[in-house]
This record gives sequence, C-alpha cells and structure tokens, in this order.
Amino acid sequence: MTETRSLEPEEWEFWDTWMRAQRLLTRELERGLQRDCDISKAEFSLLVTLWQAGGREMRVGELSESLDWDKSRVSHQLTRMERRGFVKRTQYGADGRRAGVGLTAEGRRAARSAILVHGDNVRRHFLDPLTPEQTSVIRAWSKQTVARLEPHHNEAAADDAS
Amino acid sequence: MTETRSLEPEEWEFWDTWMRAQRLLTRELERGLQRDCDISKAEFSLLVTLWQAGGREMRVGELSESLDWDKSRVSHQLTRMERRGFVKRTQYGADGRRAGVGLTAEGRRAARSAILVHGDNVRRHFLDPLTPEQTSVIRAWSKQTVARLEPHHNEAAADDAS
DNA sequence: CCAGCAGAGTTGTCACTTCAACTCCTGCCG
DNA sequence: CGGCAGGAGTTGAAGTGACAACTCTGCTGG
Repeated sequence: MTETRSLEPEEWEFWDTWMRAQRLLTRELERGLQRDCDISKAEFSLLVTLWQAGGREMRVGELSESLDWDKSRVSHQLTRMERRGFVKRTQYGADGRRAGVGLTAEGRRAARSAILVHGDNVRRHFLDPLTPEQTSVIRAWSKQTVARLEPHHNEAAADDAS
Repeated sequence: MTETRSLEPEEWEFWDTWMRAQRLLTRELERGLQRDCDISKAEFSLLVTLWQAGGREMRVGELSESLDWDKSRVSHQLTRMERRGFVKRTQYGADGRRAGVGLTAEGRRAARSAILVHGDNVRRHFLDPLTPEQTSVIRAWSKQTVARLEPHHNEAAADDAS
C-alpha cells in the first residue's frame, strides 16, 4: 500500500468530465423518450426485455436477472406499468402459483414505437458523434468493465462439480 | 422506408454494453461511498462542491449552476443534509433575504474523509484499469460530449467585465 | 404610486431506486 | 405428520431526481 492520497487535480477533472458526459447523455436520451414516446427509461428497459422474449411470458426473477435489477425494483416497476396498462401479471400454475409477466397489446405498441424512436436518438446522440477509433476503444472498455464488475460471471471453464 | 430503421443488433449490443458498464461502475462507486463513508453520491457531490468553495458560503443558484442540478433538487438535498447536520443555511441580508449555504464542522469532516476514500475507489475502479490509449480516447470523448450537450456554454475566453 | 413581472428559493407531487422486512409456497428432513 | 429452511415475489420506508406551482422580494414602467 502506497500513500492513500487524493486524486490529482487532472485526474479529478477527468473523472468529473466523464461523469458529466454520461449524465448529460443519459438525461438527453431519457428526455427524448419521455417527450417522443411518453415513457421513462425504466419503462423502456422493461418493455424491450419483454419484447425480446417474443410472446413468451417471463418470470420476475428472469427479468431481474436479465436487466440486472433488484427484484423489488422489478416488482415496483411492474406495479406502475400494470397501472398504465403496459404489462399484465398472470398466474403460473393452477393453484395460485408464481406470476408470469407479459406485454399487453398496448405494451407491444409502445415497445415497437419506442424502439424505433429511441434507436434514432441513440444513433444521433451517441453513435454518430463517435469516430471509428473512439467506437472501438469505448466498446472494448465497456466489455472489459462489464466483465470485471458483473456479479454473476461464474462461467468457469474448468470442471464444476458442485 | 429504410431511413428510420432501428439499430442493428451490433449497434444495439454496443449501446447496451456501454450503458451496463457505466451503470455497474457508478453503482460500485456509490456502494463504496455508502459503505465506507455512510454518505450517498448526491451528498458527496454537494459536500465536494461546498468544500471546494473553501470557507465561503454559496447560494443555491450557484450550487445549481455548478453541479448542473435543478434548483429544486439542490433545495431538497439541502433539506435532507441539513437534517443530517452536514450543512447549514444562513440568512444573506439583514431583513430575511436569500439564504447562503455552508458546511458545518461535521460536514467538513465528512467531506475530507469522503474525498480521500472516494478518490481511492475512483482510482481503483476507473482510472487504474484504463490503458493510456483508453484514457486519452475517453477523455476526449467526454470533453466533446459535455461541450455538445452542456446547456450553458457561453464561456467566452476573453476577460469578462460584467 | 402601484401593478405586475422577473429572479431566487421553496414546496408538492410523482416516478424511480435501494434496502430490509414480510408473505406464501415448496421441499426437505426428522 | 409437522415444522422449518429457503426461494420467489411483494410491500414499506426513505433517499433521489424531474417538473411545475408557489412565495417572496425587488424592479420597473405606466
């Protein structure tokens, strides 16, 4: 352990600028989603995940896993979106079992349109301004960061007897 | 109509990975702050901004400008932090005027320690894993993004007599 | 003079997020 | 059989963030 000194001003400024950039970008995109599609980023994520499942219903745990959201967060979000008529919870087994989650017709419509609109916004605000070099560097950094921090990354290549 | 098409799968995955990376990183850092210093990211930002002002009191509008936060957000956050004893609001003029905001002794202590701890975490989770190439590319991207999206960008380099 | 407009700050409301406590069911094990 | 550990999902409380309505004061123009 070397000395536990604070960041150099230059490092601090780098960090601050990075945080600012990413906050501005996500805020811009969230506003676009709200303005053009009248849905929030959280709603969008859930709609897309269910959309990608095709017609198949998903369980709360699956959604939680796939989005890397806390289960209670999924549950709260589902409650709000059920109120808005985007999703429905159905019973899983005959005798009062776990709930499955699916899109309503309204939810499918919202998902389809939001994917197009949001895709455009992502392109305009994120992809297009990137140079090819920036694209490849940032892509690599993103992958490496996810690999480093993603909690369930237990794909051990070795034999796994447990 | 090919012009307004959705993102290609590869583009979508890039975007998704990037969002995930940045969310994982900020979440990790926020947890560190909470665990080691018992303060939130929002509290940290406000503490640091006031800390950097030296002993000088700041106005709400200044904080709002400097952090690029909504004024109401600053006000709400100040209310919570006043409750925790980190900041105090003082009167500005004699006859019930605008409030100035300053750190309490408790707030200064929290700021000092959080800056050290958080600096370490930023270094460990963000700065250290970057290659020199990634550092320079991401720094450039951040600056360019902030310049593009920052609302008030009227910093004329010339001296400002007003 | 005073009506009203503009700026600073606050408050309210609603949605989002996290954490912990809770319910309900299932499977296990004595 | 009976109970209990544990997983799935929900609920509640508190903090966070965005937006709009509101208060208060000073300024300004008719």
